[in-house]
Amino acid sequence: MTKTLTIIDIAKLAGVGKSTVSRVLTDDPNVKDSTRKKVQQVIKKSGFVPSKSAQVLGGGNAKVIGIILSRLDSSSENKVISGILDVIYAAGYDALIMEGLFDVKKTKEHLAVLKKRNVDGIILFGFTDCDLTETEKLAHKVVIIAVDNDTVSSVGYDNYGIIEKAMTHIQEQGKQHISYIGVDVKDKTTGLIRLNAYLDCCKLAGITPNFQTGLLNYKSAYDLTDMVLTSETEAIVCASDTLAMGVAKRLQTLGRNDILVSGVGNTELLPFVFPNTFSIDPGYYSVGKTAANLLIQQIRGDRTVTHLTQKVSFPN
Amino acid sequence: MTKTLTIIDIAKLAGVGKSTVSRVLTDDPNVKDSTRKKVQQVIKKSGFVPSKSAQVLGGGNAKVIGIILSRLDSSSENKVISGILDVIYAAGYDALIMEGLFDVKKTKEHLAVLKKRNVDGIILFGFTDCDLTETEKLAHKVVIIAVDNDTVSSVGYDNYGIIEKAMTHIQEQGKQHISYIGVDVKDKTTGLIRLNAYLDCCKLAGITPNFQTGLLNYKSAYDLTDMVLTSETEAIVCASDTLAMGVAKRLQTLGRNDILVSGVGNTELLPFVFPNTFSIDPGYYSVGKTAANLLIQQIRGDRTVTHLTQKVSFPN
DNA sequence: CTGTTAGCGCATTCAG
DNA sequence: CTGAATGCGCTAACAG
Repeated sequence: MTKTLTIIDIAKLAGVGKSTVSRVLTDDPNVKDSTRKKVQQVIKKSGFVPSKSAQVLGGGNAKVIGIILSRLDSSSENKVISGILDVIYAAGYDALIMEGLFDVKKTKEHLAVLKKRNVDGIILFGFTDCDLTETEKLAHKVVIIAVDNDTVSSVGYDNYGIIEKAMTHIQEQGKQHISYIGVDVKDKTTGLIRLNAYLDCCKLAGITPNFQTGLLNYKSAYDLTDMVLTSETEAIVCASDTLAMGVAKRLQTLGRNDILVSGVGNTELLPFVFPNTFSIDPGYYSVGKTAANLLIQQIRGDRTVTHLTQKVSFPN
Repeated sequence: MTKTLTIIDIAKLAGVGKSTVSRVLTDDPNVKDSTRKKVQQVIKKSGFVPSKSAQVLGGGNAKVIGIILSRLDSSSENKVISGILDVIYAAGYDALIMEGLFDVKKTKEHLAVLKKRNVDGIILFGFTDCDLTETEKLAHKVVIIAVDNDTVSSVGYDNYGIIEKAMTHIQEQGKQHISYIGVDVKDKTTGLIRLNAYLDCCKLAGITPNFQTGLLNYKSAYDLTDMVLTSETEAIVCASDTLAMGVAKRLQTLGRNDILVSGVGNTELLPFVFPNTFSIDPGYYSVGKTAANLLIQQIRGDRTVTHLTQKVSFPN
């Protein structure tokens, strides 16, 4: 265990004062180029790595962004995270990722931990019943994804527009008998808003609504399919790709391959497995980038609480 | 911006010395119960949160474990991570997660960052060409997943046993004409070892091998399917569920629904979409838990460099 | 059991 | 441009 080096060690090795070393570490311009070079040499040769904790304590900032997501194995959240990571790494931040599992209490604990660690900012994936009061104190250090709130910045999906787009696309193909499979309306965004979008589109187009809502898994969608199916059905719009997968499977089993199925999420697998499907991209990756950029701007004070909605992109 | 509180503040509020506060923070038993209660009261009321950086610098440990994975959107890695998180959270650690993207340079950078942050330990998801020399210096603070190495602990999958199990299961059903779709043997574990397992099983059972290797995506598997298909083919073993998905799709298109397809990963979606398939579970979640436990034991000095292999569990 | 005293490793004034 | 001094918030001996 080679004793851990400090700036003092490399200051001696480089024949300079410790503050000069600190300066090159912080990219302070007030250092003669030759001196800087020399110090950097020593740092590299000695394999010295400054202690982040000391830097933070000394006055610098942690350069850490905490991310509280719902589930690591959610493909949509994964895409968002990728966007976030791309942005924050580029800006020199690291990510402290925590899994909230849709649990209010656990999420609250995570927030406390992040606070204790002096993170520079927090990105929180909202969920139904998510308690945001805790975050309000952190004000400009937080960005919420997928849930609106007045006091904290947020980046949301255009839940309404997503379904609207799917409906439009289907109607453009001359189809009029369009059913819908969604999730429980207790879920405001994926549930209620998307269902309302479907209903509004129906009214506007003179379509008689035919829908069911259930859980967010393909089994549920599979089971609900028959309930929205008539001999005339030409298409079924689903609130997510997972649901679309279940619906398409059921239709395949029934031999109703004529029915067009749409999902949300832009999962590659869906159209690969089931030809007569398409998926709307809510722009997950973009949401991640947007959220991260927003947060960084807020941290720097360049921007205050803002609410953004991601534009819907059409399937590839 | 209410000025950030310190232990001194709450020491005054509680009418005790700062070290007493520190003691209750560190669960030091040498504090009178009444005093402890009082201090805890004040801490709660004031909403005080101790600075992790200061704690680390002061001598405590960071209680952070760095995790460098390949891709956040890999479902197998996700399962492993879940296992890791369950264990380390329970042990009071937090996770600093980074994405290596199979890039040696990026991975090296991540390692440097983790070092700088004084993490207590690191879990690294190995990949082909992964350079482990950097990690060797960290010795007992590292656990590698999926790649063997003498100087650093590792937890690996039983790549050989996984395929062996699939082959056995298929043969037990009386099938003799078994083909194989895998990935390039440049990938030691998923590629070479699994292919060798297939070949060995064939030799043992007197089966004439019929295989192809390609990329790790369903399109590749889809395209390769025809090349291992004969009129007699009864089953196709695949090196992963992704490949199995491609193969099963191709077979469906060809109307060869009689052929049994096996994958690796225990993805729920596979058997849901394609009935005549099954999947071997390499024990991802368990690997995560094992790796995390191993690392924590090493951190505490309870254990030294160890190499473990996950036992294969049969599909649900 | 509890208060006092040192640092931990670094950033940041403030003088030179 | 650079070195010396001060303090960040906390833990860990050290005395009482």
